Amino acid sequence: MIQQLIQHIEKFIPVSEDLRSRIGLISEIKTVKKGDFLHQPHHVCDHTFFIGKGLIRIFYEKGEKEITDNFCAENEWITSVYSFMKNVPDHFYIQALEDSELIAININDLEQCFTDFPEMERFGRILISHYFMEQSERIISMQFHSAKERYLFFQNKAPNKLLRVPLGMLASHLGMTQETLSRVRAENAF
Amino acid sequence: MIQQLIQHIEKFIPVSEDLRSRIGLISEIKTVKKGDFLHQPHHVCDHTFFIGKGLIRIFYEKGEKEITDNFCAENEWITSVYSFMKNVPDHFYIQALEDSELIAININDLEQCFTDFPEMERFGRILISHYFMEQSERIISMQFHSAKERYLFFQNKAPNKLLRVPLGMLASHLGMTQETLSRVRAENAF
DNA sequence: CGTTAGTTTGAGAGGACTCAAAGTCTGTGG
DNA sequence: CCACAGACTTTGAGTCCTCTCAAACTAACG
Repeated sequence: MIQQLIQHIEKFIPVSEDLRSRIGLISEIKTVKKGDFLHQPHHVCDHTFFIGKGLIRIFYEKGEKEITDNFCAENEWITSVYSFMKNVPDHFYIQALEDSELIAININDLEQCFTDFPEMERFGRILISHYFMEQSERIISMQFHSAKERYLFFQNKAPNKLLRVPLGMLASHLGMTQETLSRVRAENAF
Repeated sequence: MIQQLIQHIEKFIPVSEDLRSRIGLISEIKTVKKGDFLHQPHHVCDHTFFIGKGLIRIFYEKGEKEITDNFCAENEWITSVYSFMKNVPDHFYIQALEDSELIAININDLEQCFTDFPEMERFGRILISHYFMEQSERIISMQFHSAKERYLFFQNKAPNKLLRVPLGMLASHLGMTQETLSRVRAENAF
């Protein structure tokens, strides 16, 4: 799976032998089962996870309800960014929705890697910029768009996740109730 | 104003003499009047702007309406990120809401600076991470929150901008109509 | 001081919510 | 391999928040 990670990184920067071996050194392979947690509230999230296989979500609790902030699948990264960057506890959960295979990288190891390999710092910058742009799109999709439009946006943006995530979680991600999403799907079925 | 920019950067990384002079070299001081545009649709946004003084917004058109994506004031950065990063035209406008003083930095100059000064690349990474986290908060504030709650979030997050931006623009930023925002303010006045 | 942009107020309509209940799927144990 | 429990999804009815459309009011600028 390290090879998969290297290939992913090589889409953005060239990876020297030295860097490759460093990445191998700080990568910790992790296998989790459906339902397992990678991070829980009141802890510092000191790892970032590269998903080799499977599906992960990050969510938080609002009152009685769980709100799914995001879903991440193969070749994507997930972490609780604020906690990870600021080294403080937070209120998110990170949970596997399928049996998954991950690479976990510790924040300190990563920062040392950034320091020793400026090209890796560049990769970090480009990657976070990428996620920033994705978020911008998502914000636009949320403004002045109906439940149906938001669903179609997700369908278009992440067709590979559409049928893998439970309806209730998707609904909360899209900012609507399960009932509303169910009705949207029903009327859209033809 | 360069000094102000350097101080801003020094909050994140140490700035050597060399880097300082490079920043001076690639900084272009720009004065704009209320209403002036810094970027328009169908152009590539090849500059990022550091705001020394004033207030800027970025917006797009949806049908007949203008939707303000964001407001930026003193010591903040604004650019059309997607266009800037990908070197493609986009559909955003960047416009001054007050007479403003800016520092414009060209994308190519910035990238060269990143290459020559890895600590500057680090600054770029940290800065974009910062904006990423801000966006995350904003997304959460948009999910399952009423018009009033979204207004209070903005009030709390950006009290310095609250009274400087026209009501209609703020309303669109918050994802509600002007009428709704006006009513929220009316009922909140006590 | 008139013109225009910006804001407030009012009335009615509609989308999405809540609460409630029925129906369907999934997985575990017998 | 079947049956049942629990989780998940669908459907229904009624309500409310925010929207739209319209018009009056206010502030800003030349």
